[in-house]
Amino acid sequence: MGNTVSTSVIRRLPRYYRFLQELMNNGIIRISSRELSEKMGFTASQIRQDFNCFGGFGQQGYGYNVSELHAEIGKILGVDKGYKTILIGAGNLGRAIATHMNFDARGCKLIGIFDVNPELANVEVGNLKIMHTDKIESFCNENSPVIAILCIPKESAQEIADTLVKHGIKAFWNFSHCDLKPTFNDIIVENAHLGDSLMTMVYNVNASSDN
Amino acid sequence: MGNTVSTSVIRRLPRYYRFLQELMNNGIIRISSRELSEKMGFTASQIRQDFNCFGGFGQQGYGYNVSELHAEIGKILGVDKGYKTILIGAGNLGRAIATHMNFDARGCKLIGIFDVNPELANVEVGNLKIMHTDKIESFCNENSPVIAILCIPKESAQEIADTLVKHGIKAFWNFSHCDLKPTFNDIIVENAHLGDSLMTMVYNVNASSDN
DNA sequence: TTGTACTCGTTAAAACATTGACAATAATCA
DNA sequence: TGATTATTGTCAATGTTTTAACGAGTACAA
Repeated sequence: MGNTVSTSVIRRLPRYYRFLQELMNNGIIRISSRELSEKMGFTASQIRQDFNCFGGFGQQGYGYNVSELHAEIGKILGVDKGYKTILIGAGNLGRAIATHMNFDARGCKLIGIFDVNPELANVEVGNLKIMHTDKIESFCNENSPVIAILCIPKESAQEIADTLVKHGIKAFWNFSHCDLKPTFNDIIVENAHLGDSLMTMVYNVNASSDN
Repeated sequence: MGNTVSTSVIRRLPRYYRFLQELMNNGIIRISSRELSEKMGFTASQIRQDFNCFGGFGQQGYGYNVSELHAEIGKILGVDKGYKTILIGAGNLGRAIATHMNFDARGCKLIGIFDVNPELANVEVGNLKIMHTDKIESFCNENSPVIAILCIPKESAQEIADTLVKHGIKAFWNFSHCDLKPTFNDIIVENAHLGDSLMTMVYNVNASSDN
């Protein structure tokens, strides 16, 4: 470690993790970089180089032990960290995220859901009751969440983010259609700009049709 | 055109589009690459080079006309194409996507929603009624959708994708936690792997805390 | 036990992406 | 009108990522 690993590599790790899980489920014990490359569509060279950023998990003439590699990548990703997480905005998307993600398996623990609409207060989502946004600050003071998921309109996103940073939030998973400008620059922002993703796809459809 | 533009550039276009929209809403008429770079956090050089992939939209000593540039990028992205789109899987996530995305403004037109659960048949989502997945094939034959959004469990994703390709679907927006292997390789797949995104963020939180 | 086939980790090369520099040109102001 | 300032488009340099090549070590079969 010590040496920082490039973003491109990091973004591939969850994908490796997924494929290795799949292999484990199918009872496969060992795999070579070449076999994995065929399954995943990367080059074998890239796979070896990626894994090697974190140390030599493989063995010449053998390949990689699937479950060992899976465990190692899980450890690197921090899937057992259980970071306390809150979700702001319990509209359609917020509720979907709250119920659809397997937070526990991904290093998070969802401990609070908030919405500005008073009518939603006490409505259950998963096994949590929605709280009014008024309660965010006191909740943070008591429970010290680390991650916040923003599923709110872009108009209010920046303001709420600033408040949350003041109360100790270290990272945002941002579904709002805007780019946050964190006041302090050690804050982590992971954008899930679904609109951008959709538009990229439309571009590609369009580009493929006019040759 | 003609010359293919790199993926990195394409993925930035929706972001430019968003920022330019914002500027328009604020009544700003012109902007230089330097000003835009300060707002967006790219370098001015990159912005000029990006725009220039598609032709010279700017003018020396002046900069870019905001609404003209916005329109040009919109045209490049194909926001007016209205590609017929269907959504498979009307669970929490599917319903959120159906109602939360502004498809019309992004080059898509949502014309059908399907779910395997018969109890959901005829339930309204947005202004569409959920149909049973049995009806997908006949619906495709009648309406010729181009894009399919997959919000279904990974177990059934590949099978449904294959069926859809046979019925003329050209592109997938894939929310299933798996990587599709399209039988034909001119099919476009845009993955929205939310789980991967979350795990990347957790990695970063973890990495930032152990210095 | 020996030889062959396999596969890793690593180094070097190639491809790709970003940034910096600057000539050319337009806008602006005296 | 002419001088000054601003800003683009583009080319070259730099930096980053991916791919290829290969020595060294392991597994496995004869």
